[in-house]
Amino acid sequence: MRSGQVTIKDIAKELGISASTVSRALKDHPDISVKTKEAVNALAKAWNYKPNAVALSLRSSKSNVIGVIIPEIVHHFFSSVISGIEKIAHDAGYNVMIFQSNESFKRELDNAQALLSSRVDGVLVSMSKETKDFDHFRELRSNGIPIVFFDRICNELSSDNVIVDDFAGAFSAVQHLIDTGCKRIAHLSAPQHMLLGQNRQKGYRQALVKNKLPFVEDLVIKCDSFDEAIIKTPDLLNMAEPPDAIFAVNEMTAAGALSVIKKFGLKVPEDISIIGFTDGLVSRVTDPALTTLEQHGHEVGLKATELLVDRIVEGNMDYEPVTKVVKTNLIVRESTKRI
Amino acid sequence: MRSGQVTIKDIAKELGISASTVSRALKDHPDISVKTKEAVNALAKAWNYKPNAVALSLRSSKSNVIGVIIPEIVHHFFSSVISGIEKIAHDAGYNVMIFQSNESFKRELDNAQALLSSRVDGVLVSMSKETKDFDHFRELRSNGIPIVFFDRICNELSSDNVIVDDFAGAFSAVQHLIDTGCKRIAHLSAPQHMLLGQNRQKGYRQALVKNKLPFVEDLVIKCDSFDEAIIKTPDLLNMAEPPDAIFAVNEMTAAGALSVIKKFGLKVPEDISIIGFTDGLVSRVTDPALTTLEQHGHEVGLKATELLVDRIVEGNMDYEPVTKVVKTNLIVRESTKRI
DNA sequence: CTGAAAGCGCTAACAT
DNA sequence: ATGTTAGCGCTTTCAG
Repeated sequence: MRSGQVTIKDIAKELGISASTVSRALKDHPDISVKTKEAVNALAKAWNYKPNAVALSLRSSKSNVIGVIIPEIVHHFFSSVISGIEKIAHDAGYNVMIFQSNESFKRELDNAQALLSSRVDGVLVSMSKETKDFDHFRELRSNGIPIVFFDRICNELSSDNVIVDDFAGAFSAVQHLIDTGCKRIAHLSAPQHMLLGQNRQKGYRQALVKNKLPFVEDLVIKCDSFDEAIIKTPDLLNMAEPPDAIFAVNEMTAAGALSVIKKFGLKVPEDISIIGFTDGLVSRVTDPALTTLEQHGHEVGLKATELLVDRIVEGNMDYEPVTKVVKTNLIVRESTKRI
Repeated sequence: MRSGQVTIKDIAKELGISASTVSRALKDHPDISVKTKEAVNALAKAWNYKPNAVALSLRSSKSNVIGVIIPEIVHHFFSSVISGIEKIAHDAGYNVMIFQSNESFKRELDNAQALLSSRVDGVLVSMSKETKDFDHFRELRSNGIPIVFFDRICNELSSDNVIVDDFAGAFSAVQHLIDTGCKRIAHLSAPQHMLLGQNRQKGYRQALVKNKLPFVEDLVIKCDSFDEAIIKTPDLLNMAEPPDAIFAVNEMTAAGALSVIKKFGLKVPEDISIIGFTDGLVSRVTDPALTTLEQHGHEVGLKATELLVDRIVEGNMDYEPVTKVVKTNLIVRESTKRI
């Protein structure tokens, strides 16, 4: 057999017809005779002909590729998002190219250049923590490549966004704690330079205010990992007036707090209730299983990609940016009291 | 400005020279005068020229893209692997295209076709659980596309593989159980058509043999997910002579078994010890924390991609297949007894 | 030192 | 109903 893959030319030569006839036969063009079509299709099948997507891209200036820049792949939320992206993209006939920024701005720049070179049809981005300059995104746009940001967005750039409703989620979590009788609720929070951290803390405060509970400075601690929770939770429990509930910014932090609380001989949820943002596998397997806020990463991926595909199909870069919000929902398990 | 991105032609026209001169100038070809080079480079920079990777691919029949087919992205092990893949690929100048099979054979076929169409330079595959036919992989290879399989490999296909040392890992896990006094060890196993499943079971048996413990058919159950463990563990515990240890094929299965065992009022590890393959977040947060085998997904990704890039660069499809093994290591936590 | 031409695989306008 | 031609962006002989 010939080296490399079969081309239309190969088929044309074998059948003694022209390449364009083969091309048309393959697309079931009405002009082509049934006989020719049959011959072409048979040979294409026998020889395992696969259209060369590269040639198609070059010709049509459409790569059918969506690029994704993501801070980190090894992360339940982000991998869920990718999974959603991959699904919609695939269904719409797009392939997905993945780039990890590893939270590095420089790397993100590189990725944007690669995306430009690859002539992707559209880009999905969750920004790195370091990113404070957005020219690389503007450059993509000025080259006719639509972008949809998700989760880590920036509001300097008027762009399409898909975000999780952090405020409402945090609010409902804290409301649930209050509804089940908690009065001194601690918050293990994310760094406040991230919008996500701000919004979750705002939701927490708002719920306290609404229920006429005091906001106690000492009950809010920057703490957003399992290991950090192991270190910092004891301080909370050793307070003169310890909390009767903890709202943690993610599930691993909640799991860390839970483990410390149990080591202290306290019962969950009888003595202390716990809720974590972000529902992953972890919350199902702790003992007791954690009440959490489901973050619907998959849905974020779906929504962002649907929006992006729409933008690509429109083909008009003069659109009015849209921000879509994906709701969270509370999953009540065993780490909070029953009403 | 012109619509779409800047091309060599645009630059040539502006400068009143030919496209080939621009091309040569851009690559610092010795024939070109310094003056011309400077002019070209200056304009290229000013206009933000980016070589069109699609055109390059078409011309060179090299896409600089590596395709990855993976059963599921939302999975600690697999996302770790992808992260490793992305790192090496990026360093070697390749982009990464991701395809999820969702454990579906049909989907895997689709993915292979897409890979073929995209003319990727090489492919990394971890097979779906359903896959028992390998023609789609053979087709990739016969089209000159090297493949490296990782983790979920098959030995019907003589191919490059990067695997976790399932046998040795399983052996050491069971040996650890025996060393800590267990004598009736059950095995919650993966399907046996997967090499991974076979090897883990072989390691289990070998450890029994080596320690002169009987192999009991009824103690080996096909069970490889949290939910399945919830259903099947009770059968184990209800046996006339229940096991005193469980070796589970992955951590979620171990977590499921643990949860059932606790519901039965049994103590871990006093009554029953548990070890799970695959160390992820889950094993750290169960109560007691699970003793596990660390699987080094990132390293699997690195090794597999290094190998693949070598194969691509060699450009010769007549190579002698290699199987690389990434060692596991036992992480002793609280679900097994102390020696 | 530079340009013209051909070709990578495919399609579509324009012939016949 | 089919063939010819041109061109997507780029590189690379081959000719000046």
